[in-house]
Amino acid sequence: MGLDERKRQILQAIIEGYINTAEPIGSRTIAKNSELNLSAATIRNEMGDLEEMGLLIQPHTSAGRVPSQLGYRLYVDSLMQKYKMTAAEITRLRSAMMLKIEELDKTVRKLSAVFSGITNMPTVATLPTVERGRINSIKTVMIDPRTLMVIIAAGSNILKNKLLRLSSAVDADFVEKLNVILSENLVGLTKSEISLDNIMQVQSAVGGNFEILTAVLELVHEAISELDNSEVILEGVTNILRFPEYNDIERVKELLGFFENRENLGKLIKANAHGGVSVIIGEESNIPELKENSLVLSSYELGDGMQGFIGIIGPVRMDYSRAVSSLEYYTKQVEKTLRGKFYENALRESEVDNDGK
Amino acid sequence: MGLDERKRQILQAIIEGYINTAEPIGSRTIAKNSELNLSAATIRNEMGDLEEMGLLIQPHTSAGRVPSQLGYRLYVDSLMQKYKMTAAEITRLRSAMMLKIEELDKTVRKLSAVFSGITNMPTVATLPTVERGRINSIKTVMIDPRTLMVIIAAGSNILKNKLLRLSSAVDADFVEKLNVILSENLVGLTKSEISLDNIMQVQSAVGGNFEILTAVLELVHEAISELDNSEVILEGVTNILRFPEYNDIERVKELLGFFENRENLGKLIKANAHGGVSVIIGEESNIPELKENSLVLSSYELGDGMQGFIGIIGPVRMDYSRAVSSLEYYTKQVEKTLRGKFYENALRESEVDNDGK
DNA sequence: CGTTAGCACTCTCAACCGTTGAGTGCTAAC
DNA sequence: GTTAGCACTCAACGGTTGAGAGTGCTAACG
Repeated sequence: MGLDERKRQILQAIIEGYINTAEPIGSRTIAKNSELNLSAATIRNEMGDLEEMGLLIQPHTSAGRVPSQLGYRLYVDSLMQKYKMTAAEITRLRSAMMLKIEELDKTVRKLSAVFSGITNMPTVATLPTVERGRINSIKTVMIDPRTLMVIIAAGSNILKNKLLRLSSAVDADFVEKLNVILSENLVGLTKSEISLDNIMQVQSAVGGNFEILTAVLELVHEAISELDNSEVILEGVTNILRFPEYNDIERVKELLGFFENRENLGKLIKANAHGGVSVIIGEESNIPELKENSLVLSSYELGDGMQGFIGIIGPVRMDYSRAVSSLEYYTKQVEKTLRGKFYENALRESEVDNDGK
Repeated sequence: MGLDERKRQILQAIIEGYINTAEPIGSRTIAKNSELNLSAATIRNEMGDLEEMGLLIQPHTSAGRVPSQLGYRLYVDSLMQKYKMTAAEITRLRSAMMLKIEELDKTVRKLSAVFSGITNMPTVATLPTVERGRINSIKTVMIDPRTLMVIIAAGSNILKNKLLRLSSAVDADFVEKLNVILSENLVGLTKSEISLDNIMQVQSAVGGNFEILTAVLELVHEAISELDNSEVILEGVTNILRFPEYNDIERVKELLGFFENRENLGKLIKANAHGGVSVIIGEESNIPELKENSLVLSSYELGDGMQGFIGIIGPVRMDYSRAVSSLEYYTKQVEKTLRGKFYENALRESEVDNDGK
């Protein structure tokens, strides 16, 4: 009993119908609304076969059919047609992305919020790791004699700043000296290349005032580590309430509980991401709390090995076609934005770049 | 029919019982669990009186009594006893407040998250307005030849930074010159004192390169305005799911919908805040979406007229005693934190200051 | 005269039906 | 191979019923 063209068409119709209505689909519905001119009885026979093959499930005898996880998998892998974003959607997304330049974490947060607003789905994102990204610039600025700000730029547009309150005052000369030495010793290095050696070098170069120096270096280290720890950003969680599957408060609590611990999400992303867009359906994640939820995940690359992730989370019955297409398109836009091209355009308030696709 | 001591005691018992159990309280429950040695029948008579006075409501004939909004009001104003925070709570709060120094918005966000975590309630907060706060320092830093960061410090510890991508490169000399001029012309002023005059002065002082200068000044203006626009921060919203009154998804959606528009919240806060802690019960807010929710609000003062707000949102049946006390204590801590005392202690990793109370 | 025991009354809630309707699987005819 | 017809199943809906909680009222008590 193979999966001939007709079976595939029927399966697709059922899955898409179910995605749209959230109601089990019966044979009559398919008979009426599809191009195949078949009677309900014939469809029923085929549906029986599809169920035997494990692609459909019958919630109970007198209900229609619902896709199984296997069914969704097949749909995503080979049935699903690419959703074509409408001009309106593209416009909306592009104009929403005309952001001011900001530090990385704020930018990624806003980008996630924008995407969540457009897809009406909860969105996860991680900051790009800078494992192999080089420190472009490192600066210390005196806010007042007892407060310093350390600003680190890595890769392109990856910025991080930290504040430091000192227990004793410093002067401008000291800060300038510090800046020169920090630049000389740390700029051009990747995170992993910063070793105890460099640090000792800086210490001996500055000489004296160990207390402040130690604090500054600690902060630098912290900032660099944070650049790398790929903090997980979650936006638009309450969008899940739009889905009828979350009319049960317990399910909402379960999912929200899982979200509470961001590390879980981080692990999930790391475990499941590979190049391009991945779709993780229900139990495929091997996480009990997510067994009725799916994740569509995409990585964005900023060159130099810097990589982050963006994803959409929703019920297993989500519009995968739309999710995958939006995410693909969006990922490209994010790459451009974070690589800096975008900012300049935004600054000039001209049209967002048009060369894509 | 006045409100004698006995009636007050009964009312208090009913309200506190209801706050704890979320179930209407019957006469027998009060008769058993309170110190007044009265029979259920007597309590019933009193309850009848209290209902007539508009302080209690009977959901239906065979249910117990539930406080009316008026009842809660009376409770908050004159019945409620101050909740004494336990040593454990204080310790937890204090240790959670050992934050690193950061920009203001991040700090306030974290402080809100901490408080929300401790109270298990959604928390709102606004950044302090700097209407009358003076600009302490203003600096432009060159990240790379085409990227500038503008850092503004106002009041004590009120920091804001902005990034600017330039369409043409600048050099260190230009930046230095810019810094001197910005400092000379803007430091020491309050926001309202910055006029077109100052700006023109700066422009003519720098001379030439209008394009960059305009962009920088725009950014400065933006940063200062943002310092003043009292952005509303909302943390721990999903805590409302702990309350049985939000077992109805529709209510959750309604409240979340209201939260979506932060301006609403901002207006609400402005309209209802006065010195100290205010309690806004249900319909008192005059906002339809909040008619079944209450808000406990407190202002924190940073001196120089700088003022922000922190508040707790929850169902009308919330533990006002606890909310008010926690908020009072917390507000004091926040004031210390934002005034900077706290940071130094945190930096030294010594015990958080002990002189409070 | 305030307090209390007793009792009839009211109303919600949960459990327990039939009934209805959607959808199926099977059979027999085309 | 396809389809019409039909008996069957099962969730969902609505009405009924009984239990339980709590009340208000009345009459008795100290």
